[in-house]
Amino acid sequence: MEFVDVLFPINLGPLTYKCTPHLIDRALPGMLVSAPLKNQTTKGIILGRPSKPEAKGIKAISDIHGESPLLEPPLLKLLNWMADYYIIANKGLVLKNMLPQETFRKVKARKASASPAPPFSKGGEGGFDDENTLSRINASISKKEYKTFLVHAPSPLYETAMVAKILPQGKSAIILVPEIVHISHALPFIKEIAGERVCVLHSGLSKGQRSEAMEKIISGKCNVVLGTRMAVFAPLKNVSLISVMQEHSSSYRTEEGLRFSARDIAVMRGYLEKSAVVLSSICPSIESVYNSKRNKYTLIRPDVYSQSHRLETERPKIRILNMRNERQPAPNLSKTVINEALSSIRKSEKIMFVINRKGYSMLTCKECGCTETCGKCNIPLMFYKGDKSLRCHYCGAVAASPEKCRRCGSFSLEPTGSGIERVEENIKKIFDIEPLRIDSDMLKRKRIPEDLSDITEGKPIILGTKLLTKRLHSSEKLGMAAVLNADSYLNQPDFRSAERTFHEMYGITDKIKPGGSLFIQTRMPQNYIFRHLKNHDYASFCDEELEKRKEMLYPPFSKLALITFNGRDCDTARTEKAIREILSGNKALEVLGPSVTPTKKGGKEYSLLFKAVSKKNLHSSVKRFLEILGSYKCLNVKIVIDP
DNA sequence: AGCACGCCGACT
DNA sequence: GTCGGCGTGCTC
Repeated sequence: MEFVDVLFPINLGPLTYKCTPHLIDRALPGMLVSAPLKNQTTKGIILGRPSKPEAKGIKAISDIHGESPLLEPPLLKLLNWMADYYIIANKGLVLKNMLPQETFRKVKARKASASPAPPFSKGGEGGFDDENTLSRINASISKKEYKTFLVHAPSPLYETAMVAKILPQGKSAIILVPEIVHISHALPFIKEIAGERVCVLHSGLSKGQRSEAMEKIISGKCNVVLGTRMAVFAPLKNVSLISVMQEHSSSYRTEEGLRFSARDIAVMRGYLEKSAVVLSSICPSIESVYNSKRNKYTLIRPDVYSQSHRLETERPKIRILNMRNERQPAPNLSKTVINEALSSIRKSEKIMFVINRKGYSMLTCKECGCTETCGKCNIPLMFYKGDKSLRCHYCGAVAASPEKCRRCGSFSLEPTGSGIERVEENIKKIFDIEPLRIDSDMLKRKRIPEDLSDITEGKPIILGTKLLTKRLHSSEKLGMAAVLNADSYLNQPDFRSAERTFHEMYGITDKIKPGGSLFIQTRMPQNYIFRHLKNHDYASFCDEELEKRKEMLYPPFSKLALITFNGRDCDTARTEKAIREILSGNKALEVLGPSVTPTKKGGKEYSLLFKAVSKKNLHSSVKRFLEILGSYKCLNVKIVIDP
C-alpha cells in the first residue's frame, strides 16, 4: 500500500493517508485532494511521500482533483521556505495564507455581477522608449535565469509603462501593485499588451469573483496576474517575470495573520522559478538599494538622472520652513505657507495641506502647564471639538473632556498644537474657503471613492492626513502643497522613520505641477533628510542613511525578529530568566526589551526585539527561545521576522 | 441525574 | 477550521 502526506489549509502539520492504486499515478506533490478529516471531507494538497508511514489508524484519501498539480514545485518549495524563514511550526498555516479559501471550498460561481467597467482609460500618455532598460531586462527573461533588477524610476508613469513593455509574449507573469487603487491605473497598460490573458487578483474581490479568477489562473486561460500582495502566490505555471511596482511601499507587508513581505516573497519566488524579478520605485527601499550595492540586485537608473537640468525644471521646488522662526498666525500654519497658498488660489490653482494628526488639539493647563495625558498609555490625549471628548490615539480610550485641570484644578485649560479639525477651522477663517477634508474619520462616515479625482472638482483647498496623499491620483496637479507637521513623521521611534519620511514627502512632490512648491514645516530643519530632499537627491540620502544604519547596526546591517507573548504563565521574572538563558554564550545576539504593554483584556503583553548580524544566529536563537518559552503553558506567542 | 455551554486539544 | 471530550454550573 502506498502512502501520501497531505497538507490542509489549517494550523496543522502534514497528515499521512493511504492512497488506493487507481489514484496513485496521479498522486503527485502539489495535487489538490479530498481526504477525511474529523468525520468530514476536507480539501488539501499532497506534500509528498511520507518518510515513515508509522501512524496508526490511517485513512485513505477520497479523491484527487485536476490533472496537474495546483502547486508546482517552485510554489511547494516557496511554502517550505516560508515555514522555515518565518518560523511557522505548522505548514498548513502557510498554505492557508498562500491561497484564498475559495480554492479549497467550492463557491457558487455567481454570475459576474456586472463587473464594473474599467473605470480608467489609459489616458493617452505613456510612450516608453528607454531601449536600454528594456533590452537588459528582456535579455534576462529570455535566458530563463533568476535575476533581480532594481529600477530607480523617474516617475510612476515610467514604472507602469515599463512593466507593460517588458511583459513576455506568451509566458506567465505576475505584476504586483501595493494597493487596490493602483490596479485600475495599471490595467489599461497591461491589457493593451496582454489582452484577455490578464486577470486581476486582490482582496477586494467578492468570493465568487475571486473563485472565478483562481479558476482562470489554474486552467491556464489567464497567465498574466495583476494584483496586490496576495497575487505573489498566484498558482501560475512557468513564471518568467515578477514585477513589484513601488517596491518601497509598506503595503506589501501584512499586518496581521502570518506576517510577511510580498516584496521579499517575490524575490524568493523568482529565484525558485528561475524568473526575472523587477523591483521598481521612484525611491526604492533602503534594503533594496543596499542589495544593489552588494550586487545582489542589478541597478537600473534611467538616463534622465544624468540630465539634472531636466529634473530641476520638472520637479517642484522643496522649501524647508523653520517653525522656530516662522510667524504663525494660526498654530501649524506659517505666514509663508499662508501667503503662498493665497497666491496659488489667486492663480486658481489647487492646493493641499497635509497634517498628520487627527482631532482638534491637545489640552494644556495655563496655570500648571501640564497636558492632559492618557492614564494607561502616558501619551497626550487629543481633544475632539465636535463631541467635546478626549481620545487616546494609542489605546482608543474615549472620555468626556474635563472642565478643569486634573492636576491643579484650574479652569484655564487651553488648546495647544493642532490636529486636522483645528487646521480646518483656521483655513476657513483665513481663506474664507471650505476645504475638502479627508481623513479616516471622514472615510468611516461616508464612503469616499478610492480615487479622489471626481470629488476634488471645484474644491481649491484639500486638507488631509497622510491617508490622503496615498489616495489622491487627480490628473489635475497642485499649485502648491504644505506638510504642516513634518516632525510627527520624524519623531516616530522606528529605525525606518527617516526613510519613510523621505518617501512620503517625495511622493507628494509628484502631485505638484512643474514650477510649483512643496513647503515642509519643521522645528528641526537641520535634519539631514531635508538637505537631500531639497536637492531631490535620493541617492545621496541613501548613502547617508546607510552610514547611519551601519553605525547603529540596524537593518540591512543586521536582522531583527520581534517576539510578543501574553497569557497566564508569563511574568517578568520568567521572561528575564528566559532572556538570560538565550543570551548566555551568544555574544552576537542582542535582545532589546522586554517592554510591557497592557492588552485590551487587562492582561500584560511582553515584547522583545532580537537583533543579530547573521540571519542564521537570529534564526536559531529565536527557535531556541521558543523552546524555552514552550515549557510554560498557556502562552500565546507571536513572531515577526523583519518587522 | 441531566443537560447546556464553553474551553481546549487533536485531527492521519 | 471543526469536532468531540470534559468540566462547570444551572435546572428539574
